[in-house]
Amino acid sequence: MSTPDKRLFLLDAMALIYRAHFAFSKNPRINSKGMNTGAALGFTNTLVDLLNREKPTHIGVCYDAPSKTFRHDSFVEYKANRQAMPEDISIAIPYVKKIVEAFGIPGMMMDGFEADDIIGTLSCKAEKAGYDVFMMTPDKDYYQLVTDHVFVYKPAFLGNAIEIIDKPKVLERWEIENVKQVIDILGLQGDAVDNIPGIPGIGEKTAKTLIQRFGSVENLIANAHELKGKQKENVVNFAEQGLMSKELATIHLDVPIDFDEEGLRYDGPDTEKLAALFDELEFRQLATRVLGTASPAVPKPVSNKPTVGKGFKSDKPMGQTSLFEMPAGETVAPEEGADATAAGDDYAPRTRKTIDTTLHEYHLLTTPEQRQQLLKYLKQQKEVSFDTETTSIDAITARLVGISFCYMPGEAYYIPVPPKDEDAAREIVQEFKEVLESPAITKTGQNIKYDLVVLQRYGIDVQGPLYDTMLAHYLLEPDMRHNMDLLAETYLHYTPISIETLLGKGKNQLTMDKLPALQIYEYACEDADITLQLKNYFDPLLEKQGLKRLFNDVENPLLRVLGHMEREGVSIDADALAESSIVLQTSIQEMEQKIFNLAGMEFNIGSPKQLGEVLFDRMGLGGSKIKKTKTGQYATGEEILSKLAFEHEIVQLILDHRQLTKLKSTYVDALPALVCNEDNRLHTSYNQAVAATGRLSSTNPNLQNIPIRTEKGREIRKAFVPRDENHVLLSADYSQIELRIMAHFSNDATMKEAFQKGLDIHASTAAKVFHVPVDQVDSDMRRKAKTINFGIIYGISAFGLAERLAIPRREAAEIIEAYFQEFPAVKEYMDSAINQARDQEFVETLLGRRRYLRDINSRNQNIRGYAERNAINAPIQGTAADIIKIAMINIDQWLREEKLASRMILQVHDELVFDVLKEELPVVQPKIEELMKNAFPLSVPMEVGLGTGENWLQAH
DNA sequence: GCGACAGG
DNA sequence: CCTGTCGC
Repeated sequence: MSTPDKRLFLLDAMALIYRAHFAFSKNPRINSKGMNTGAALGFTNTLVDLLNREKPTHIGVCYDAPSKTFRHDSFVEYKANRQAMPEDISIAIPYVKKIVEAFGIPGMMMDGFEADDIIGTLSCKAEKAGYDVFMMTPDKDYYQLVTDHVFVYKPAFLGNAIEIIDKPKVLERWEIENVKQVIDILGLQGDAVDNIPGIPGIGEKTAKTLIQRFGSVENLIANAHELKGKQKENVVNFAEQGLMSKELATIHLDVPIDFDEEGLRYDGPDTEKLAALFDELEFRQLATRVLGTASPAVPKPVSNKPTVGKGFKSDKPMGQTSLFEMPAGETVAPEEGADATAAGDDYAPRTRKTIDTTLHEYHLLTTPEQRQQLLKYLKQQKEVSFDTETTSIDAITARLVGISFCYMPGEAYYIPVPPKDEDAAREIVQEFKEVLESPAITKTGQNIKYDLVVLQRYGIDVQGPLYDTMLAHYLLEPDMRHNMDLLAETYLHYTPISIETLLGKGKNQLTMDKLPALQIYEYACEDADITLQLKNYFDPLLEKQGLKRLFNDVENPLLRVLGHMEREGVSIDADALAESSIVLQTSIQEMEQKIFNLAGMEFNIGSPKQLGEVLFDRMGLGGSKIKKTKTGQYATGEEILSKLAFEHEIVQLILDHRQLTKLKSTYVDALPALVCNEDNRLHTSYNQAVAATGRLSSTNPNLQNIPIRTEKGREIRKAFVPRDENHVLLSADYSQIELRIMAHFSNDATMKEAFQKGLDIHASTAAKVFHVPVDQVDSDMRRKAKTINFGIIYGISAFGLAERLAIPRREAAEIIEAYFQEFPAVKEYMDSAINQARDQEFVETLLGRRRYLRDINSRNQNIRGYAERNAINAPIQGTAADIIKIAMINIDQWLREEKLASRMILQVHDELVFDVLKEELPVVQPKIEELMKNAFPLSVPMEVGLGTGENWLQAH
């Protein structure tokens, strides 16, 4: 890459001056004016030697800032041990600066940074521009910066020859695998001169062996339990100090300094100036050597033309593959996603890649010109990954801080926006509308629904195909977690910058808008970059496992629909809830008093522990059938207490008390508090990647468990209302969708017939199982049959059914037996599902959504039984989820195409709720029914129940 | 982290 | 069987 005429030398002035000073300290050079010139002479000698020997084309000298640096900010004692600078040195410095200047060499200094940070930053930039960089310094801290093209140039010293330290030498010296581990070693052993504490009892040798073994300070601390004795103690007790020392030893590569190629070009000295200086300092020998007529000691380099040099990679041709290696390329890609994760933890190298060990080009773009330039390239892409940085994890209230884009692994751009000035932010964001709303560009993101919801606030409705890496992994490994840091660790063996590094943690955590863009951009760019790399990793795996269609046609389109639903929200009648709260509070207090009176003492009814003691120890209820939980407490669950209700009236009071406090705390009081103060609506957040079966889940608040079963609970449903008097709520729910799916899968003639004839499925099941005509099925029989039907879907066991029906196990087993007699194909289907699972260790839904059941062949009966029930339940529950997802996508698309004002606002597993403009109802209602019924036709008809009303309860 | 309970 | 939230 580099050519002989691109050799940059960067000198650490202070380190060289100190060294020169001490080199001459044994026999000081005092000039006629009484000045100790040793430091200046030594430094100049070194410089001249360098110019003669290496004939650099580019050279610069870096100085420490006299002011405090960020290192002092983070550690007040930093360099406190260093004795005051010897007077001889402080006198020498201005002379050195003048000499350097006279040589025509730029001197560089930056407020708040030390020379090594400047040198580090410049060497990075220069290397990318194709230079070989030589850092002239005796300081071993610099070893952490060495790469294939960046070297430490160790000046000659006391008979030691010049030494050029390259990467192999660094690795060899400490027997490490990665140059960056130098930081870990320095952090551990500390540095007495700079007063970096390190960890007590650890010197260079121990540091070396520990890092060899654990890879990093962090990992050492995490695995301190593997150590012994005093060492273990020290590592544990001084963990924080160790981490801080590492931080102090880290040379920062983010100094805001440009690599000014032309300025660093060496053009030879100003001989006149130099002669005057040498004269003043009385450097006669040196004067002859450098300026004497005999030999021109300081050569002028051959001139060459600059090639690159703009920070922005504007001249890169499009469509070219990355300049950088894919991080994933270095490790052996596991055969399958399934194995990938398993192998990931066991065989992953101890040292992970990070931003500091991986080549990357992350850019901070702040000017309109830069943004236009980026835009120009983005528009030419077929796919782009992006990520938003915001002020909150709640997408509805979050304010944008910036957006990062990446379209080539290893290269990303960050555009900050003013978070306080929403109009100004919108203007910048609008510049990218064309790209974000382009139907031709695939947008990749990690949990991209979040970004979509945030961007809606800024007038952007992201269009075009979407690719969510979180959802990709959700389909590949539904039982696992899917956060980006974890995915990057597992599949790319890369540790991203943690948000905590940036913002701190706990209640004092900052928000993004508190940080300057300069501190955010690498983090933001890395996210977009990693996301793109994950996409490249997951895509072939999805293909191989036949998940592409589900991914492209269901999950990704759905995310946009969910984003719209979240942003839409739902209206609630807060006044009604506030009134309820007061009513409930009174009832609860009355009950409390009665309970205390009956118990003869006051206690916390909400504490299962205290409650158990009162009921069972003090009052002696329950007799022989007292149960305990696995933690040894008395079990006081609903089921248990219900059985005791007849023994004492206190029990029913307790049950009622529980119900009311639950309703009050979880719904009546919680929901109004979550209403958004901007639009006065309640916004839930749908999680598309937590339920291993493929269902959605809802949080903040959970609107999928609003009460319905009890009278008091239904009051809460009444508080969910249309947005205004021109709207009604429409509820549409699939009737018996899971049983229909069972009928479809099993192809059971009896069951299918019941659905085809539109019979009451529970009554008809009761008639079969209890061998009576349908018209003689009583309510108890129907209730039992209903429980059986649910049991079937859950992968029934006689034990479970007995529990649910509160009947003896024997009786439950007989009922199951009878059921299978009547529905033989269901039994066959269940057996075959389990067999298939045993065979391939996964089951799948109608659309190929997988669930891995790696315990299906366990020898442990309980574990295996659990997996077997999942083998039956997962395909059914998952297929139902698939179907309603398709319906949602189609309905959303239709509403949009028809430009209707009605909105889909909630999903509750088999139910969709709409806020319908009254005049649209005649069009909307039948269409929704049709789209739900026909989302994915099965071999049995699908029924949809519809209802409208002035609140959710009425509509349901 | 658990027990209890709201929903499907 | 699948969830999320509350209070302890």
